[in-house]
Amino acid sequence: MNLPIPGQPVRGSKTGQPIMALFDLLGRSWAMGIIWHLAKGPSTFRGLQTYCESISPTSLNKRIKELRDSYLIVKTIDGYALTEQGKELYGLIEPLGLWAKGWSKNFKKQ
Amino acid sequence: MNLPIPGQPVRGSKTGQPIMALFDLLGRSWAMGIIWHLAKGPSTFRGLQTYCESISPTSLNKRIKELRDSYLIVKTIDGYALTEQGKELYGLIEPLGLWAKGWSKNFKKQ
DNA sequence: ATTCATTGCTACAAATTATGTAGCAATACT
DNA sequence: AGTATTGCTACATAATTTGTAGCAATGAAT
Repeated sequence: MNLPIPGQPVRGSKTGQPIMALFDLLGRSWAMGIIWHLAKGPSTFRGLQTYCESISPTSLNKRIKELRDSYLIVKTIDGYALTEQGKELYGLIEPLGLWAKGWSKNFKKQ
Repeated sequence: MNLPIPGQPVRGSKTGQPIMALFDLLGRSWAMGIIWHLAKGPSTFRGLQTYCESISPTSLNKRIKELRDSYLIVKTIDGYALTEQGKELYGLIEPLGLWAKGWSKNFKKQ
């Protein structure tokens, strides 16, 4: 499956409801991590590679293409950066950071 | 990689910061879809299978185990259901639904 | 002007993950 | 007793991701 396009069948949804297309896009490895990182400011390919630790350049490049084709990031003189829509989306996922800290306490027992 | 546990290395993060563990968990196929569906009410295994259309029982069962082990869903007499934490998380991802509808207009040109 | 470092990738094999289909034991219903 | 539904497991095939190597293009330093 290629780029998940709302309204067309996407990975796991024949109707391609927007939320399903978004889940398909964000569910791919490192997609949310890339957005999270770019929210702090533009970053080069190598910068993203360092941030994402173990991502392969193959995957990173694929992810970048998808996010660009989805209007969430663009290439600027300073590197890749979030678009206005990308920033909006970040605003929605940002609260997960704080929530995740609370959630992580469940596992502290081990 | 097995269950992503905050504080331990997860898929793509050696330090396992909570947000990274959460992204690993939610990034797996159908994880967010399952939460989205259970937010409407409890659902049986077969109910989830129908909702998720193309998911294989193998994947669904794996995802269910992970979400249970992560304290986000539980098995009840009525089927699988969100825990309080799962409901909290849903509250955070729910706004994505509306946003996705606006985002999808980008693609309408084709 | 030429080394040297950095950047933005591509190629490709190996490992991991997901799909698709079959099927089966355990309950519930008729 | 027979039939349907549920909650799975098994297993082969397909798709995705990782890990590593490497290379052309740009820029800085000598």
